[in-house]
Amino acid sequence: MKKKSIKDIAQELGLSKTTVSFVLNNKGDEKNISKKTQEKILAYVREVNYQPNQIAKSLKKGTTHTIGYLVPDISNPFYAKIGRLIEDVLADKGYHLLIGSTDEKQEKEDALLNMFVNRQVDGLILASTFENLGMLKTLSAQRFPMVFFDREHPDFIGNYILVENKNAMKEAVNTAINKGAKKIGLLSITPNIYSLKLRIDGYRESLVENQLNVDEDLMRIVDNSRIKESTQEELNYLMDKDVDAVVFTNNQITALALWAMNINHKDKIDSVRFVSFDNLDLFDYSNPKVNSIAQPIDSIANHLVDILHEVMQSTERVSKRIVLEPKLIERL
Amino acid sequence: MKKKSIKDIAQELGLSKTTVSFVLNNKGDEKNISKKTQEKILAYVREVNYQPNQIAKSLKKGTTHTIGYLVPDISNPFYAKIGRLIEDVLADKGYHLLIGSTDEKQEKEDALLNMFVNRQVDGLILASTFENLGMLKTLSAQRFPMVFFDREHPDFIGNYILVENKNAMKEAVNTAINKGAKKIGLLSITPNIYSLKLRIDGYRESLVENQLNVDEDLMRIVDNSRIKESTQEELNYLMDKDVDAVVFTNNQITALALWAMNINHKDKIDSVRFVSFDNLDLFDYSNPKVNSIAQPIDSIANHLVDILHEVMQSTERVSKRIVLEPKLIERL
DNA sequence: ATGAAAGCGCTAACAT
DNA sequence: ATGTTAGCGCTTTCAT
Repeated sequence: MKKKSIKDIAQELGLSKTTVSFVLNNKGDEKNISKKTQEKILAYVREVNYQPNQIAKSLKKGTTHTIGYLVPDISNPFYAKIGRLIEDVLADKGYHLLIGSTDEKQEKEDALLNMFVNRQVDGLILASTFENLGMLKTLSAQRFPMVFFDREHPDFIGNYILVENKNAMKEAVNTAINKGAKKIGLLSITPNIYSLKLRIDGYRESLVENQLNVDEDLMRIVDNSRIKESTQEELNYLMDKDVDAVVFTNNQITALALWAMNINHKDKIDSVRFVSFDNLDLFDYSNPKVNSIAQPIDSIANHLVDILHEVMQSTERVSKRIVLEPKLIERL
Repeated sequence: MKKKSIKDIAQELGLSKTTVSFVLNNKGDEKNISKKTQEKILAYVREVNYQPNQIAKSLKKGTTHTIGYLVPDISNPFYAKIGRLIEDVLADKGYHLLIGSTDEKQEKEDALLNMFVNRQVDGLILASTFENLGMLKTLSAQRFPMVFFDREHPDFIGNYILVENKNAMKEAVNTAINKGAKKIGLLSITPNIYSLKLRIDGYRESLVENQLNVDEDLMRIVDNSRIKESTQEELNYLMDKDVDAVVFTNNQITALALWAMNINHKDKIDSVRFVSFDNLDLFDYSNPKVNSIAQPIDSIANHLVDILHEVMQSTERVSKRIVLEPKLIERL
């Protein structure tokens, strides 16, 4: 038994597709369809459990009620949580999420962007690598509804929901210094992303302000392509240099360092201070404890959807840049 | 400038839609389109960066190259990771994921199932709550391609990728007992799911086999609707009873208990033994350490896609039940 | 109060 | 070697 279409329903009831369509779309009254016809249709539709084909609807109306969610890695807790929050608020509006992970690779990002566009998503929420501005600029020129978060690119004007990076990092490092840290290393993934650069700047500024030596040798960049091993090596390097604190620029690298720490430097777990941009629930019970800069994910998610919604409505060009305040969570 | 359609391309090149369509779908040779025409089309298409409308394609072909991924919570690391793995292998085949989180609520699950079906997804990968067998059975009767994982329902025949629950749990508890645990509590979310029941059975069997007292009072079920507070209360209860080990039936509850432990029972962190079904990376550096039963997520993801693919191909009814072996990770 | 018909962008059987 | 045409399932304008 094939799926029923509006045509089937109409035939079986001896009505026209038009009438059925009107009623199904709650335009029965407006279109002067008699009460009994309306009831007849609704009853029948319920009886046979008719389900409209959204693809056909989408083709006709040019809108899919689908939003693309493009991030480096949907399994990263930060993106997963924001994804979940977005999913919930979008679902209330009848929108759903098509997802895509880029692994920070431009080719993947481009392919996914094309995919999203071809599938006629109504809008895009993205943590872009910003390596191919061309494509993004083209979309932007076509007024394709997009809202960016987590990262920004100075040369790309668009809608951004961001958090304060530099000052938040500076304050977190200040706190560590006030608590006694004197030799502070830094571990970061490749800072090809502007936000990461800002975080590193914050670290630098704190050292300067506190008259600590800014030692480039203590700022270690891990090799993204072999991130686990590289983190381990660089952490070892820092521990050998006897740093009393390590600053991390995102949650992924902090988690890896926690792992490496438990393997190679158990003895120093209680004497070293970890400071991480991005929070993870596990920092509450990790060993060592971590002071973290928590991004306000609920607020980020809400703003993302709000702005996207606004952009999808309005015909004028919108370019908002909203910067939210992260919160330092002190655990040690 | 509106998006170009095949019709535009055809007109601008003085050809028919058919010819253009054939060439775009690599049927140029097969359909005897001359080399020069083919080249002309391809060059032009590249020049204007024509992008086919997948919605139109989908309507015509009845296939969307979209798979629905329905889970309790996409931000749970277990589902997020499997989601990511699936995304990657599906992307290679040109498929993409539409996601939906149910929060274990039947209404949400039903709504999402309808949504997926209306959007004509080609298949479904689901960790169902199995509270509404009716809907699932209807889909199954229509041969809708579905593969289930993480949970199963004895009354529902379908394709399942599962892990061994009972024996894995039994062995994990045995290990704890061998290492000295004598009074072992259990903390679980509401075991309305068959897999959870099996895990609890495993715990029970281990106690029996080891001639330990099976005390129902030490088997605590938390209230899902206020899971954080409830976990805290129940953990407190068990600690007051002086258990020397606690068994958890999934990662979510273990993570919450770790948090509660660090708030309320710091003193006992080194004397209590945690055993968790499901692994989390953070168990490597959590405090207390946790022995965990790690599900083989890569293998689960691969099987899910393989079987789904198989089901989508074949016209016969397939019902495979694949049970994978989890692995006990000992950390203490 | 209801229906006929066109059309969204694409594919493919069937001409020519 | 290329074109004509019908049709996927729906919405909507314009008739009646």
